[in-house]
Amino acid sequence: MNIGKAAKLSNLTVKTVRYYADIGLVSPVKNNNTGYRDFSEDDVARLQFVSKARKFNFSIQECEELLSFYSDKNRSSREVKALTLEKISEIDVKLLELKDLKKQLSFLADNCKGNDRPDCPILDALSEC
Amino acid sequence: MNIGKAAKLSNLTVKTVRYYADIGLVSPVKNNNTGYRDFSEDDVARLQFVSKARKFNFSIQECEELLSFYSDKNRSSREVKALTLEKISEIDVKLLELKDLKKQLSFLADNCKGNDRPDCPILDALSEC
DNA sequence: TATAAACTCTACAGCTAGTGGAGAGTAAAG
DNA sequence: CTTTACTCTCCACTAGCTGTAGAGTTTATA
Repeated sequence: MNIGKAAKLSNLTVKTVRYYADIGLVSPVKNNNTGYRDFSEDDVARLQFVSKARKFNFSIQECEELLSFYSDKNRSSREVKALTLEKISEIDVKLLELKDLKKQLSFLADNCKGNDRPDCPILDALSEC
Repeated sequence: MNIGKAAKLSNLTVKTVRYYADIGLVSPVKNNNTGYRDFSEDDVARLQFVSKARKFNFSIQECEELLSFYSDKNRSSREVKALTLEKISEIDVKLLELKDLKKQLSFLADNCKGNDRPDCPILDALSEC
């Protein structure tokens, strides 16, 4: 099938699918006359897989890893779980950072009157060393 | 002072300071003979300001905005507070997204045995449409 | 004083994960 | 037969830097 259909089926833009083909995540056959890419069912399955994995915050590189697990019917579930747990702990770190950030910014905002006067504890905090 | 000292005082790398100078966040005077940049106290203050604001998740563009507020002694605190509150709500959105992501990934990981067998509900979830 | 180490410069490429646009060719519908 | 929709390549751009090469400058040491 053409790229438009493959994109629609995998919930990606045509641009993105072309990009994924360029970096080798999928390898559609190229028509010698038209240059059009021809996507197989398997290509689409891989695109759908990546589409979903990206939504789960896996990087492209991790998607490649997961895809190789996916293709290998003899792989153990151990590695996949390890990668997932790693991703979860990354998310945990990010959550902590963001919570701390929010706390600090909220404290600053709470102490700023937000009126017409120039005095502003937010800028004070940013400028103090 | 030279870039190395300015970098140290503002807790940034030399590379980053040079980059900030390139994009106009600071404007150190250039020595005509050596080409060395000469940073004033004010330059360093601006660098420290940006360094801190970046840690608070403000984008470079927002840093520019904050810097212009910072330089303008007559500005009201209203705008600064507005920008900060906006940043906080951005963080809130991000927090929700990440929490949801974590929940989904945790669910998948919990259901994956992570052993030597090939069956893996994580890959199953990624491949199902 | 000579030399070595530490510092600085410019310029370019690369990173992530795509997105936007130009210009041209192809396919399908009216 | 023309219009519209689709596809192609290629290049540039996004954010916020970082890495590297090759060259010049300053400071410390032998």
